[in-house]
Amino acid sequence: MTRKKVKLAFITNDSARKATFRKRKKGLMKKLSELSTLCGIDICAIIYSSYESQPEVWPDNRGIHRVLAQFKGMPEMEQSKKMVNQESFIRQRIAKASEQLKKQHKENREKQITPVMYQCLTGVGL
Amino acid sequence: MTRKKVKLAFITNDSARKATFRKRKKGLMKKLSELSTLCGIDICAIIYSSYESQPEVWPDNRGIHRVLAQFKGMPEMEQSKKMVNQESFIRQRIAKASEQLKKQHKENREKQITPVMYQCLTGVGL
DNA sequence: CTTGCTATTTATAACGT
DNA sequence: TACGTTATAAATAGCAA
Repeated sequence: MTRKKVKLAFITNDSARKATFRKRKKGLMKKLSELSTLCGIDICAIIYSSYESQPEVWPDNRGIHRVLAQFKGMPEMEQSKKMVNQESFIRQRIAKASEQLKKQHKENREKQITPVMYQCLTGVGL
Repeated sequence: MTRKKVKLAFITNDSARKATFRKRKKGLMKKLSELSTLCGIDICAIIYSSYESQPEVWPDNRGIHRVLAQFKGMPEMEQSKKMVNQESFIRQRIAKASEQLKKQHKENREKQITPVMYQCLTGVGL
């Protein structure tokens, strides 16, 4: 059997590219999960491909909702509660602006960078 | 030599955990790069750990700046230019709110989810 | 197009320095 | 504590159905 050594370049064959995408995406998700568990850290990953109309994210919805529920149900002092509320308020503003950005971007599909990526970038001061 | 089969749980030993983090982060970055190149897609990943004061991102600064420069230098009609400008404006608002959120979060370190993650989540409508 | 199967390549845990 | 080595575990390219 012939088993090539992975030519690190864009796969021009459509079906082969998609197959590789599905396999490697699965592997990547597993790696993300393992790193997060083993080292106890927060990771966020977003994949924006033409294979899915919506960006694919990690953690998945279930994981995200679990974290959010935990956050909401967390016992807290008044002060921290206040801080949480302020954070919620700011998050709402971000979400609102994100909606606008997403809407705006609908007319602008051919651009090579997505609103989601913009948020990631601006989120870390880039 | 004894080579364990990876116990998928938090590594309690500090130095061992950090060593694993460094190795696996390197591997993860490589996987991200390969998937992006092979399949021609946009990926964004953010790692928020206690090992670095700033979140670590992929692509790195060089890659991000290259993409942004490409975006800025892109020839465009008036209408798309206008849309870009509007996007820039919204992005500024997001960045500004992000700063506030980050500042607010400084007093709230023990929470299990970070401002950056919040942005990622709200960015995809979660 | 998707799933299962291995031959190979790649990642990495445990050590040694 | 960080870096190099190597045995073993894990990921995956190419095929078959």
